[in-house]
Amino acid sequence: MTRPILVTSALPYANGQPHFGHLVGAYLPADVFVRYHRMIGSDVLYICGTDDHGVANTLAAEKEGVPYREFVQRGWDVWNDVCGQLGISFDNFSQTCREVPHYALAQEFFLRCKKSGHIVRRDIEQLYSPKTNRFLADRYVVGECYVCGHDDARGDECPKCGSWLEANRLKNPRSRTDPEDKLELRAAWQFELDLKPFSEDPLVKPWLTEFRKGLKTNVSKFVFEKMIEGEGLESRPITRDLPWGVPVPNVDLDGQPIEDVDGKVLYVWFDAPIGYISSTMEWAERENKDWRRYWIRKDGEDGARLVHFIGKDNIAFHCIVFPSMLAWQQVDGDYSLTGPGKGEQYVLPENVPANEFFNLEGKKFSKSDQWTIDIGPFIEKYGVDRTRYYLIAAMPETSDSDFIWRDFKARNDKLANAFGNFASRILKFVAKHFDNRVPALGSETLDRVTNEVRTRTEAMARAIEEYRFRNALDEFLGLAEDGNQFLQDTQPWQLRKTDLAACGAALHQALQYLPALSALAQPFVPGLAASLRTQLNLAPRGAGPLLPSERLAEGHALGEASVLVAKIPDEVIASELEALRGTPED
RNA sequence: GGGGCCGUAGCUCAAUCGGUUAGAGCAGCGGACUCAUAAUCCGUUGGUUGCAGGUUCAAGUCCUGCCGGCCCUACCA
Repeated sequence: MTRPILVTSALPYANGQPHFGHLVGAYLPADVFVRYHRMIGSDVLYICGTDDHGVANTLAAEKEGVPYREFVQRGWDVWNDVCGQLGISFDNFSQTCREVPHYALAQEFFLRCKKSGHIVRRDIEQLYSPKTNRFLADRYVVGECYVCGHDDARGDECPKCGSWLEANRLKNPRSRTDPEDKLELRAAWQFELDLKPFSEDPLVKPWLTEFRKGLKTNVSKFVFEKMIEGEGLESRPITRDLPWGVPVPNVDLDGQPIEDVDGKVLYVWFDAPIGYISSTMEWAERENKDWRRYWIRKDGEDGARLVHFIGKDNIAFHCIVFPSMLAWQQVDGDYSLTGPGKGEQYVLPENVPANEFFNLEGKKFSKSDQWTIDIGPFIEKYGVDRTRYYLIAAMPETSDSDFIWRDFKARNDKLANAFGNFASRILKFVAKHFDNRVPALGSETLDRVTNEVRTRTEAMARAIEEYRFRNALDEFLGLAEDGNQFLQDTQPWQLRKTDLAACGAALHQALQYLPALSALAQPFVPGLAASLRTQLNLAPRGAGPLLPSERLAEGHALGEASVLVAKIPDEVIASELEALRGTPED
């Protein structure tokens, strides 16, 4: 039996504005992976949701005078719309602010980590804002640099002298969002998750060895050479004093009180990834399925394949922190709990395909500098499939890459010419000269098309399994190029004048590329795949093995041919660039 | 401060452990063809691999220094 597959995309921050960088980094590749697996009949589940807690959300909500819950709901709506527009096919898109099932599960995670001895209490000093009645994170603090005296140093770094600062040592500290808000240093304490034993933990070590082998080099260098073997792991705070978040429970697993936790909530990076699980539980409840199938494995069994798609900034959480939390859910004793019981444990990730960053014409996307592309209008204008096609083709898989308007046109036109026009030239030919029905194959064979389809399909499958989506996309387009080459070699437009049966036989073969192309297109450009099937008068493709491919039988009545992919005029690109730069091009 | 990445054809990018004459696509140029969305197919121009050294039988690849661009540093993909 094949293993179930659980795919997640990084939980977007409810406060964040989605742009192409997010989509191309963590959502689109996951969606391609998931659509591919659905197509071949894998048991795959795709889970996401918004990350609703944390200081940035509370500050933004307060600034607008909106209740927290309402504020993050708006964020959810935005992300849900954008992902929907781009055809990101989540099985469930939840929120970490939902008390059922998220809060209870997050609290259970805390209690189990505590019970298994990985949570410690630590006294700290932190900058406190009397005006807003809370402790502020370093990045919300500004003050006078204690190295160079610059008065506008940030809590983490001085922009003037470049020194690496400790926020607590800043002189004259104040809130970044409100200069009148003078901060004071106050004693506090928080719970911390002690990550020191992580890499040597007997539950973790065997997994870690395997995990390392599958990671892209940029990911494994960061996790292993820098963090585990380099700096070493420390304990990190997992609670904060905030009015918005999952409350730290005040009774432990054994019914003993946990002192002084009023006003404390679980901190974002402890709380957020649990959202992957609670979102799965929510899905299971709705669909009457079993969430444990994807998250829990019995000792000695493989369990599901867990794959986290993220941007590169999220590597530490998904490769170290969340796995440690999952592993440290093991507790002895008889408790009535949701997670793994005796002889069970949570699955640990098989891979964390982290993409690099995606910029716009060489510079970082920035809404405030107007250096951006509005996703909604863009997709309305160019269509979801053409958007997806380009973003996949330009995806920052191995290094940072760019959205480049001229490249968008070039890629789009290539797709229109090699793929769209290929379907069009055959279908119109058959409509004109063969009554729009699949001609007879005669004594010819389908060996050539069958072999080419197999080669391309296998290469595409391999690339997707290795998270090389750009290469996978090339195989799809490559099959269309094979088809064009076939026509060039057989020249049915010549045969028509001399030998109509031979002409029909050639077209019969050429037509067979099209159902295969609709299959290869499906993970990347599902709308185009469907349109092509309509033009072929084929029912939507169900799940099933990629091979053997479908065949258009002799006499099959085809649908009506029309332009699948339109080209983009130069003037359109010129005006987009002008709008972006604010000046006409040189 | 610490760590990492990148620099290859006009443009976007490849090149497994160091191993043949550094490859594709786009653009350009020349040709063939006419079924098709001026498309497709064939051919072709174009490189001192950022600079300077070093190691090696052999360097785009490894080492040192420099120049230029970018990112991470655990709370803004």
